[in-house]
Amino acid sequence: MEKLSLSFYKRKNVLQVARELLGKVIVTKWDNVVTSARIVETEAYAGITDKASHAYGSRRTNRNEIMYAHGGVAYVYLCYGIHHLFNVVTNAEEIPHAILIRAGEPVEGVETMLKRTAKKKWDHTLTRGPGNLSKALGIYTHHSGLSLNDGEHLLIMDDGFRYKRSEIAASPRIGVDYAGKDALLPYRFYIKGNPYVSGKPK
DNA sequence: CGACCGATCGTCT
DNA sequence: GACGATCGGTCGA
Repeated sequence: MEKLSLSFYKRKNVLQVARELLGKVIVTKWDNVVTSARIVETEAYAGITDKASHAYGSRRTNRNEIMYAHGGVAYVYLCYGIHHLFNVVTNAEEIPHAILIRAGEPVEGVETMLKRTAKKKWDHTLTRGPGNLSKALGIYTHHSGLSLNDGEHLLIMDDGFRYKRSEIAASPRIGVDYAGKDALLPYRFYIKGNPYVSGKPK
């Protein structure tokens, strides 16, 4: 069980990093309360040429400024006024690549997750979808900019677990119809048949 | 099932 | 002033 190195995040191929994040474990520790989840669904956002990305056309605003940091920090933003979506920034400084973590399966702290999400029972909706996952892990927009490599509050760990290549599938990204042709790119990666994966099963 | 809708607010035009 | 990288509920077939 070791945290991912900075060099893991700083690599240039955001698609490869998005694939490799599958099976890794996000750990949060707020006020000494630990929750964690194994990643089963990710989406890559490939910077200034990707119409679906917040950084398309080199767009640079207060909200997305952190995307231009070096790989290995968190980019969290508010979606629909309700959901706090957690992204991992990748690549070098000034290259705004990011990976949206869309779903995980709970590993540790299910009781805490149930409390945070106000759910009564542990089922696959607990950490299914980016909004639910962030809520269960207690990740909010004010955590944007946190390093995933320093400190102990927000980490991604490698515990040696590996999904087989045959268990991983790719598809177009969800909810990015506005991106025209780029909406069709197979930049979403997920574990086939995993009940925590969002979207319609196929 | 699928289609639709309301919630809710920071961000950008 | 319009609109989301969403979610969960409702309604009708």
